[in-house]
Order: sequence, then C-alpha cells, then structure tokens
Amino acid sequence: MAEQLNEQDLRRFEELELLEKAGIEVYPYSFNKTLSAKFILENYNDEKPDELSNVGVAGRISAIRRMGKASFFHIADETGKIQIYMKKDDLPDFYENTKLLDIGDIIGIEGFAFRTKTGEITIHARKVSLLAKCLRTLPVVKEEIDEQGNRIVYDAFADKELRYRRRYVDLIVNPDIKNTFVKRSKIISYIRKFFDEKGWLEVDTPILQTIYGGATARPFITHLNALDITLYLRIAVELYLKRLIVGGFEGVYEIGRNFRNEGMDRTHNPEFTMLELYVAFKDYNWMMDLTEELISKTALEVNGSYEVEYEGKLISLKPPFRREKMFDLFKQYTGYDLKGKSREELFEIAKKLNVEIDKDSSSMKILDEIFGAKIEEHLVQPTFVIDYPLEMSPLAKKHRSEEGLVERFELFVSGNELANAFSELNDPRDQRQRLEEQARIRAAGDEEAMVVDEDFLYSLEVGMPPTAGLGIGIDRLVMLLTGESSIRDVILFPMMRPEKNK
RNA sequence: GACCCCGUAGCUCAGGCGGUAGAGCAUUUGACUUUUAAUCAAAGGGUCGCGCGUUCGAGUCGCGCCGGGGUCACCA
Repeated sequence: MAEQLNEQDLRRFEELELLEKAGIEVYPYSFNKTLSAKFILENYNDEKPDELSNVGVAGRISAIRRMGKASFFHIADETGKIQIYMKKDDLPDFYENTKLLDIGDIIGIEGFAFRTKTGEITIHARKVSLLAKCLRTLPVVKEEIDEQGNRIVYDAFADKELRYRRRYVDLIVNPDIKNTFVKRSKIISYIRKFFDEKGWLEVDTPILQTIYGGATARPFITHLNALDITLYLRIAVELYLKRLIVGGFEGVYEIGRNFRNEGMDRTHNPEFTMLELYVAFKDYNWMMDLTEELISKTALEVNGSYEVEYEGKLISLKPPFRREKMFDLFKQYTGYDLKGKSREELFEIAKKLNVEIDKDSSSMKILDEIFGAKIEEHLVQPTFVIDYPLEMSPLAKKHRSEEGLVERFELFVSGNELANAFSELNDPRDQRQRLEEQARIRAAGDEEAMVVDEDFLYSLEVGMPPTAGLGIGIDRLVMLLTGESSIRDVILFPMMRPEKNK
C-alpha cells in the first residue's frame, strides 16, 4: 500500500470487517437500480405518492445525519442527490449496521418516496445494501441551499494538484465539474453530427509515424522493437488526410490526439485533441464560411446562445465574424505597412513600436512578435486573420493574386488562436521546394522545422484536387464554450509531473 | 528555462515578533425515531513538503531540493 493510512482510513477498513462479520455481503455483484435521483425528484407527485412506492436507488453517501433510532442520508448518483430516510423500526436487522456506513460508501436502497415535513422528497428505506465501501476518507464538503435556491458550498475541495491527480475524487466531491466534461462530449458529438450530415467521412490515421509532419513542433520519440525502427507520435494528421483526398475521398475528418514535446502551460498540454477536416474542390474562402457556421452552431447547440463570457469579456459567436487581412491589421494597429519589408526594415519598425526582438530573428519571427504584441489583444471578438506570408506556411497554397502570401486564415477569439486553415498546396513542385526549405532551416538548427516526407510528395504527384483544410484545437474550443481559462480544467487527466517517494 | 506566490490534522484555513501547534468540518464515544451546513456533551488526531544551516531553542530566519499555482520565455 503506497499511501499511508490515517486514523480515519483505518477505521474504514475496520468497519468493512465488522460489516462482513455481521453477515453483510460487502462487495455484491449487482443491484437493481430502477430510477435515478433526478427522475424521482422531478416526478414525485404529492397527490399520487403510490406511483413511487417501490423504487431502487443507488449512489454514494454524501452526507449523514444520525438521530438515534432514525437517520437521514444523502446519496448522490450521476444525476444528483436524493435524501434517504432510515428508521430502526423498518430496518430491524440492519439498523445497527448503519453506524458502520460512512460518507463515500456506495449503497443501494429499496423503498418508497415521500415528502418530509420540511418539504424534501425522500426515499424511506425498506432495505439497505452496501454496494462498495469507501475505504479512503474523502474531502468533506458541506453545502446549503439558501432561500433563493442557490447552492452555498463550504470547505470546497480546492487543492488543484490533488484535484488533477485524483480526478475521480474531484468528480465525486465537486460534481459541478462534470458539466464541463459533459459539455466537452456534446461539443465533439455535435461536430461529428455536423460533418456526418455533410457526408464527410471520419477516419483514423496512424499515431505512430515514421516521419512526422503537418505542423512545426518537436515530437515524442519511441521505438518499434519488431522492426527495430524509431517512430514518432504524430504532431498532426494533415499529411495523412491529404493522402486520403488523393485517394478519392472528397471529405475526410479526424478528431484525435496529437502529441507535441514542448512546454506546458494554461493553453498547452503535451497531448491534446485536434480536429482536422479536408474537403476536395474547395478553397479557404469556402472554409471560412464553414468554420463560422460550425463554431456558431456548436455554441448554440451546447450553450443555447451565441454569447459566451470568457475571461471577463462578453463574446458573441454570432455570424458573420470579422474578417481582416493580416497586413491590414498591422496597418490598422501599428500604423506601419509591413508588407514586402526587408528584415532590417522590420527590425527598425519593431524597435519603434517597442517590441523586443532578438538580434538574429528572421523576418517571420519579427512579424510574429509584432502580431503577438500589438494585434492579438484586439482580436477579442471572433476574427478571421487572412493571408499570411508564404514562409510562415509551408503547406498552404500561394495566394491567387497577392505576391509573397498564401491563402490561409486563422480564427482568433479572446486573443487566442482557435482555428487554422488553408487552401491546401497541391502543386508537388512547389511543395517540394517548401519542404526542402524547411529541411534547410532544420539543418541550421531549428528542431521544429518540418521534415521532407517523400511519400507525401509522391501522393501529391499522383494528384490532389484543389482542397480546403481546417484544423481546430478542440480543447481550446471547449475552454471557450465552458468559460474555463486553463486547459487542465477541460482535460479529465491532464499531464502532471509524477510524484516522488510515494 | 527565468521570476513571483504557495505547501500546517482527512478537507478548508489561522498562527508567523524564533519560546512545547490552533479553529470549523470530518473521526471516535454518549444522547436524540422527520433531520438537512442537524443539534448537544466529551475524546482522539500533526516529522508544520524534504534536507542542511544559524540559534540555548526553528512551523516561524537563511540556503538547497521536491511538488503545485501564476507570469514571462519557448511554442501554435
């Protein structure tokens, strides 16, 4: 046993043995749960209490009030809490054993519903079964419902470290957080439904890859013993989905885990959930309309409103979203036209704007810095930033009319990037040049630059139709729609440093 | 990676001027057959994250380490 037992835990182990000695089956195989707590609370009718005269409820004990020869318990199931009334007269054989029940134990009750004289709908127990003993003391949370019906929680379980490490305890003790994860699930299933209705195909592509690509990031490295080769956990699914467009599917998407071996913070977890979608014969203008439709309809579906409060700001996801060309934004917020400027000129402008730049930064890096420092803060309401410099986007198609740019947009909300999309580059000659340029940057020491993937280039040579592609960070979308400001609060089991000496 | 803040009972937190460690809830015992943050009476429970140092004496001061949170950097 890794974790030491405290006095209270020891008592619980003792109680388990006492119950067993009393002839109680302490780990039974099933229980006939007939109704949920919520159903009973919503359907109890004072005129016809007989309708709920024989119910089976089950859940975890969340509060106990013993009054001698009668006791009140609250149990919580997935749907909520309901009060249980146990009376010695009605449980002659079992009542003594109720003293061995603790907060956290899972019990099943057979009995009838009634309303107490203080007005609470309650189950009067005819039979009580222990379903599983809780042998570890849970944080004790007390709550009160005030006259306005608001829940007031006392001594809430607040230790973030323990909440993330023992999410199961967090879910028991802070049931409200379930809503976040229920909403996460609804968001993802709505997106699936939205895409499926358009006739697009959900696919699964390799997570273990011999060559990683589709994004600029450092990978996790692993090894396949059977073939004695190095493998990488994918950093994106882009290149595989494009191969499927080459193969003749006209709309494919994947919702799955990506892995990036980089820093962790409020908006980055080493494994995160990404949505990518590729649709043949379309371009980024079409994709912008689709993205707007998807995001706004998802918000409406899960929140019943286009309005979202995020980090103290009221955000409207009602279409249409603002659309701005990247270099127009630079002009608008810095006063400078940065298009076509040399590295030296950009460096000087950054200096004048008080944006700190490393001496050896590339033009792209300088643009990125200025964007981060001067523009992002203005992109609170959803904004499509359109037409990026070519060097920033090695997989995007050259702009049809603007020299040096690609057909790309990113969607910003509350200053955060939510989506990234291109008219996909399908000229294999251009793609080869761009990947070879990446390889040069990589050779010069940038570990995050892309690797040349010959098979991907071969597939483009076989021929990929004009295609629009989209990526959305699901975790960040969930953060936006649930109002959470840390990615750890929208991932059930976020990455944590392992504990030592335990 | 840098900086700031935090780590005291199962939980939430006080104490910090260096002088034997506190509260509420939880636990145990007793009373109580419609209570609901139940109530009343009593009791037990701590390597004050870990280590080293300063000191007659460290939860408190210093240094290092571990873990967490935050800001920045890196990164989409």
